[in-house]
Amino acid sequence: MKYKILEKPNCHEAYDLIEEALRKRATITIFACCKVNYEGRALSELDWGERIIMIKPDGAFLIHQDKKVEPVNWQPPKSRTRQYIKNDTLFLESHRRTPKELLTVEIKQIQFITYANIEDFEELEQAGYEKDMGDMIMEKPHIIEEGFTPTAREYSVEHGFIDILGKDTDNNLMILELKARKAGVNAVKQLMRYIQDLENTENDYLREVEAEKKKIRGLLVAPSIMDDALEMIEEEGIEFVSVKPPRELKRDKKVTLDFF
Amino acid sequence: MKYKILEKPNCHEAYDLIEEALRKRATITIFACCKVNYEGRALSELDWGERIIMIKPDGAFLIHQDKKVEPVNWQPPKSRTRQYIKNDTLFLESHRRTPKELLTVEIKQIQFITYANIEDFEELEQAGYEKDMGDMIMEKPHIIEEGFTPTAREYSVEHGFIDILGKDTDNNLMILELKARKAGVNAVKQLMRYIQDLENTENDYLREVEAEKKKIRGLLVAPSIMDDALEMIEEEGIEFVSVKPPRELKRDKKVTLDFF
DNA sequence: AAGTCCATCTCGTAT
DNA sequence: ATACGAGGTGGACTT
Repeated sequence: MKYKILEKPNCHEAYDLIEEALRKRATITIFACCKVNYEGRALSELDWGERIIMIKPDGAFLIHQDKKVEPVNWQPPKSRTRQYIKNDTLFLESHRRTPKELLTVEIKQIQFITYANIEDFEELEQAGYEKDMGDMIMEKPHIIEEGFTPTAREYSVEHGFIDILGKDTDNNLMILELKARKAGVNAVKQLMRYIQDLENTENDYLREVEAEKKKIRGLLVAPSIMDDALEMIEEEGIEFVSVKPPRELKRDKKVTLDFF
Repeated sequence: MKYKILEKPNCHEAYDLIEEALRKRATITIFACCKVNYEGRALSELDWGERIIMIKPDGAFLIHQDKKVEPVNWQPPKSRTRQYIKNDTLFLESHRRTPKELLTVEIKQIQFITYANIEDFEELEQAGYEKDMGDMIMEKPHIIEEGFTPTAREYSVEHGFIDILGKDTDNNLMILELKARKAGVNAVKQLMRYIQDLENTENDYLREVEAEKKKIRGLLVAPSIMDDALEMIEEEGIEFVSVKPPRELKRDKKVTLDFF
């Protein structure tokens, strides 16, 4: 990591360093008293105060106050940063094309600026949410019940996508709605809409199902369920299956495979 | 802004500086090669790479890669930061109680650490989104149409909240669904659900409306509308009214008032 | 503490 | 480019 630090620069020194950093596609941090205006999807103004400004090589532009996780103002990747000096004051601008958005930072007093060429080639490995549950169920359908056979994933219907479609040992159609966290009434309502959508659909397989007098089974799959949602599924003849999202990173999985 | 910068510290020097910064409730930034593990609502792992770690006095803990607006890992305000050294390596931990979440950062090589006591007493003034539209319409109902009278805001129904409820000069019931941005089919569907909800509701006013053979008018209020949504409202007998969210900050409003 | 909903949501992905 | 939905959504507000 190559870096440079400049303390208490005047606006011209700061300008030169920022120019150099932008040219080198480095990540810049500026600790300064500033005033911020944003105009674009909304309109905002932030009066004078000390903040941390971060400009990343992908064009992302963040202004952080000394609280919260989220920046108080920002501009997304691919935004264009430019700077200029007017009346001995440094201005930073970050500009986005579509939608048109402009962030303007007026900088009164800089405590210090740093820039660094960050080397990072890793991406986050993550587990524990809906997609992982779906992957796991497609790989090990018996988690749902013995003999369950998935036939489609992300199956498009009127009101959205059915997470997993399949059939049981008696060839009944099964609709699975997955939730990575505790399921509420909204999840049940969503599942009911999907069931209705399927019932209203003209479809060869469904006609076959109907001809054979098979059922359509709705299954809510989640680690747990709220009381009101449980009441509702009992009323509606829907089933609940408790499945926890897998707590296993792909990296770990590979290790397991290598082990054999 | 009081600040301190420490370049290329060993892990003990870094430990001492961070301890000092935490005690002084300063905002810390660390430029270092690190490895990150998170376990809580999900599970994640980020292998060795250079990142910027930011710890704020409110307990927020951010790890930024050199791209994206969002941190790759984080912990929300009120999280507790602690550090320790094991095998000559510095570890940072950020811990949250409810839900239980733990972020662990193993730090290999620190380029530099800074801490600063940031003074910022300003809050963001913002305008241009849904709430502002609602405020504006409640204040100046004629924006919707001449004679429109709002009767309720955030009116609770089965599927959510009706943004604004009111009546026209003929005492017809009006349901307004507001969108601060271009309205799509989802907005139309939402409005249709609300209309159905109201039709299904037992309500004195509604019975009165019915007795007088009044209509229920659904209005989609947004700056603009997508083509498919426009088709749908024509089919469904819903109306579209073009209203832009107000581009006026409270500060500006005050200035205008002082002006007179 | 838990639920609800907006957001300059961001970000990925499919069309 | 646009549309669509998930997210460790975050954050403000209500109950």
